[in-house]
Amino acid sequence: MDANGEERLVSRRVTIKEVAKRAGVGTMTVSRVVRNHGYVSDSVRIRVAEAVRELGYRPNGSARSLRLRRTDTIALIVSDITNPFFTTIARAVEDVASESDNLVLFGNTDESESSEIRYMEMVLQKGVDGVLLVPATDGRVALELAQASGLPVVAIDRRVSPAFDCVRCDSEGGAALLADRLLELGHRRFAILGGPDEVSTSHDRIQGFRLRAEAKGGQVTVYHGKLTVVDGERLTRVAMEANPRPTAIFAVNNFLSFGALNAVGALGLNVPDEVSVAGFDDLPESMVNFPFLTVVSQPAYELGALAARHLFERIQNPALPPQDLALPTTLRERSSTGPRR
Amino acid sequence: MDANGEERLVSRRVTIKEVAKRAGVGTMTVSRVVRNHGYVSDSVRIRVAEAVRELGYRPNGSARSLRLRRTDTIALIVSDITNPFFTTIARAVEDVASESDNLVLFGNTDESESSEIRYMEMVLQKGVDGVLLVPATDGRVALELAQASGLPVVAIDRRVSPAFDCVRCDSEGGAALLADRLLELGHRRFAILGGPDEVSTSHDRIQGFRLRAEAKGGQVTVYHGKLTVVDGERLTRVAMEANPRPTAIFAVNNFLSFGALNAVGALGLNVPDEVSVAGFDDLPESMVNFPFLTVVSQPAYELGALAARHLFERIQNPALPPQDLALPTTLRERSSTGPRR
DNA sequence: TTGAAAGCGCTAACAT
DNA sequence: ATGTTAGCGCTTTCAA
Repeated sequence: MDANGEERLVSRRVTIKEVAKRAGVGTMTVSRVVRNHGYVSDSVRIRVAEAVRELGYRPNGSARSLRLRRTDTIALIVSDITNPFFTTIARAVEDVASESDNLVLFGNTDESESSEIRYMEMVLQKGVDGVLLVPATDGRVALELAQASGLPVVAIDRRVSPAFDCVRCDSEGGAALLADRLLELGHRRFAILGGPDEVSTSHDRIQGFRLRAEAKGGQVTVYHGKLTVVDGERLTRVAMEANPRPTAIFAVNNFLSFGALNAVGALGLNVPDEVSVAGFDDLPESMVNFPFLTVVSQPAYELGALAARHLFERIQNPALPPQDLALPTTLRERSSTGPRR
Repeated sequence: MDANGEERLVSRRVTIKEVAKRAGVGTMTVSRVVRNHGYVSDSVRIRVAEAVRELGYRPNGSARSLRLRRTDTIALIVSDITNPFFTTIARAVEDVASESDNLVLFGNTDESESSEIRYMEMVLQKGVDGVLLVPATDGRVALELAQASGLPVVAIDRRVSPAFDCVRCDSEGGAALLADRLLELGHRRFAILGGPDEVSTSHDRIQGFRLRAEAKGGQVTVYHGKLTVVDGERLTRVAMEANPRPTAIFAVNNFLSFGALNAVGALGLNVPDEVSVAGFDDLPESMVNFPFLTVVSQPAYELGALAARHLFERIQNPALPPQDLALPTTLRERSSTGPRR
């Protein structure tokens, strides 16, 4: 191979022109062969394919994207890829994208709206074909930015304006289910560790839990913080100072529940004998056996896969009316919850 | 805004030409203003900036990349983004890339070489500026593919041919440290759960542990499988059938150690009283308190950040000689290990 | 069945 | 300080 020892030293990228010259045909013929599209006689096809191989030709993606107005790339903007819930979603999105030879860009907003807007601007400029967005708060500005540019976008996890597609879970229903179960176990005094109220998931889970619990004689106190481990710890300490103490804690997302477990451990409280702890969002499948945490589990993989598929559909057919898809959740009872003592 | 109500219905993308026309200048002037580079009189600069704003102009990334031969995008190819070790690396890489307004593409190979090659081909075509690769086995083909095209590439986590840059941890040393400690605790019969021997990390950890343990009178049996939870479970069951049983298990990566914990739990064995379990790779910081697993912890975030910085350096200066950077590890003793009973 | 011409949107180089 | 020209590498007409 590399019979023509010349000019390969600096490995300049081979262009379609060079292939054409080598094969003694026009560039269009090469293009037809490479894309396997359009009429080319067998003899020519073979000659061209050979030249492609010999020269190591690879079409230039930027040129192609410029011409085609298409990049075969989508973007996934999440708050934090290290959140296992979003990690699983990312995996699913990439799996689906990969099926149709699409590439996936990702970015972390850390729940910051300005960061979210910055990413949206970047991918808009880059010319991705579509965006999957976990909105920081309501994502309004970023979503409208996309819409104004005709860029297909699907929100994930958090409810947004009905003008946009959204794929998420039934937060309210899931939280209500958990409330039912804790009530059944005899609990009546609850602490909820919640996030910012503008984050729909937090709002809905608080709402779902509170309404159900109060309807059945429970007493609920909500503590608001950020969706972080640190705030989970902090809020738990505050919550456990109440007198009388809550007998069950519901943390509305996984980071908060990790924090809660840390804090009750540090306080020397036994789980679940002295206090029950339950969360929302499961762990990645590989770790599901460890923190024996009772959770409302969301089908993260399915959520990501569905969102990605939905995005590709929307890319194909931008006229589709926006949809709000809510997947059901499952209560997974493990050993961090138990009967009231 | 949008004073000129015409032609914005289908939100065609605005080009530099239209901005130039609107501002009554040439395209180069617009280009200069947009990039903030080159001489432009203040009065003109203001007029152009206004036109940009009014028209909602955003440079076309594909056109720019075609012209500049640069995409401001790097790729991160890992075996599985849901592996917390790689998740943390991904976060670090994206953080560093973001500092210089670069975007990050990611792909999962699932340890398959053909998948690895496929991603390499895709990003080569896309024209990314550089690649961060966690090689499936030795990554030879994929790395050479990049090299042949003059695409900067840095290997992460696993040793590769010295012809390439590599950022990883001192697997051998870390494993030896763990062996020392387990010996100190009185253990003499060890089972190692290892991955494929072509994966350097697995090989080095086995080697590091075995040499140290055997030098001090330990007896080591190695069980090979894939780096998965399922194989961690399977190998543990096999290992625990030995007679006499090992008193300590060392799993060379986190998935294997999760599997080990699952299996010993299922076998009804008490950890660490009946068997000690230790792993390699820590959990994400948010979860670090849970499976009270003793591990050789790798500075995953620093590893990812260093690799990314190294890649950007190499992009800037392709002539740099390749380096093999090995970061030190830390033994984190938690409650899954204890004295031999 | 094949090729030539034009142009996607941008910027480096060169005028002016 | 600003504009003109040319061309990055590709594919969509359109003509042969």
